[in-house]
Amino acid sequence: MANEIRPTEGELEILQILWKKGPSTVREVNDLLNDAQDKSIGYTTTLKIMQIMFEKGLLKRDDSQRTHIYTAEVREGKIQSALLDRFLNAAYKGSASKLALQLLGNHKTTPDELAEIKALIDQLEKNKPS
Amino acid sequence: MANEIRPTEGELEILQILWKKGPSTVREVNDLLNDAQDKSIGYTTTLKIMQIMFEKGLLKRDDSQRTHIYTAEVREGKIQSALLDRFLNAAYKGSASKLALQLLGNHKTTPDELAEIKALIDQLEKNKPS
DNA sequence: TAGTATATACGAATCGTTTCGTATACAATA
DNA sequence: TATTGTATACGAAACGATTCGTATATACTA
Repeated sequence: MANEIRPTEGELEILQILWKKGPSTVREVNDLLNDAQDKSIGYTTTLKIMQIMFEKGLLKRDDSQRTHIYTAEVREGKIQSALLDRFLNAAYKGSASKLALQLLGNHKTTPDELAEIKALIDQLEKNKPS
Repeated sequence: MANEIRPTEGELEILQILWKKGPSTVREVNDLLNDAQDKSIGYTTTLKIMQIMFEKGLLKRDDSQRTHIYTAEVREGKIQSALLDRFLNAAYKGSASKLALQLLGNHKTTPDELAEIKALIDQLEKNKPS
């Protein structure tokens, strides 16, 4: 065990792109990173990080062509869940409700989203009656 | 501006202790850190980190006695809010509802907490009728 | 007072992430 | 074929967080 999946913030940005876009080249990822940001990131920087992510098992790659194609090797929900768990413990000492209250209080949420969350709560309450 | 408050995980652990316990000495903090953990941390390590936190403005200290007393200089809710914002963007691309759903789905929440959250949602819905 | 325990200060080693310069390979083209 | 553009590979610098050894000051105690 002890298989800690713990992407850094930089790695997470790359994962977000791959989750959304699917298999991509380093250049595509790098372009998107530079689009969506204030600062600019050199091509070899992105390449290096993606190579390291590959070594860590976060990405897989097809190197049958000169231009390698990278794909996320980890599922979005799984990573989010792991990060959330960690964050919850680090910042809220594990109190999910405290986090939830602050989340809903501080951030704009659409009526639809609120309804969705409420529905989930209703369901949780039903399944756990006692 | 550009007054980024961004405690590291290690710093956050110390803040948690100070938030809970109030003003404390380095030794007290270090003891609690070692109590509540698997790994052990040297005294001078904790001292160093707290000194750095002091320089960053995260802590204030009373050095009128030989044994200095440290106090959290930042409010718990404020730090949590800033961290949550960052985390929400990094891991969920800003979708609070996605985070909320995963949070409530994955973690055990007591009926009381669920009720509390539902009450907040009701209130949010009332205040934002259209 | 001499010796021991405990405090802070300082500086350096280590570690992981991020960054990029440079070397090298390969492909397209003039 | 020689030039130019674009890949990957490699290595090292820079940076921040963490860790701790050691020096020094101070208090306690035998």
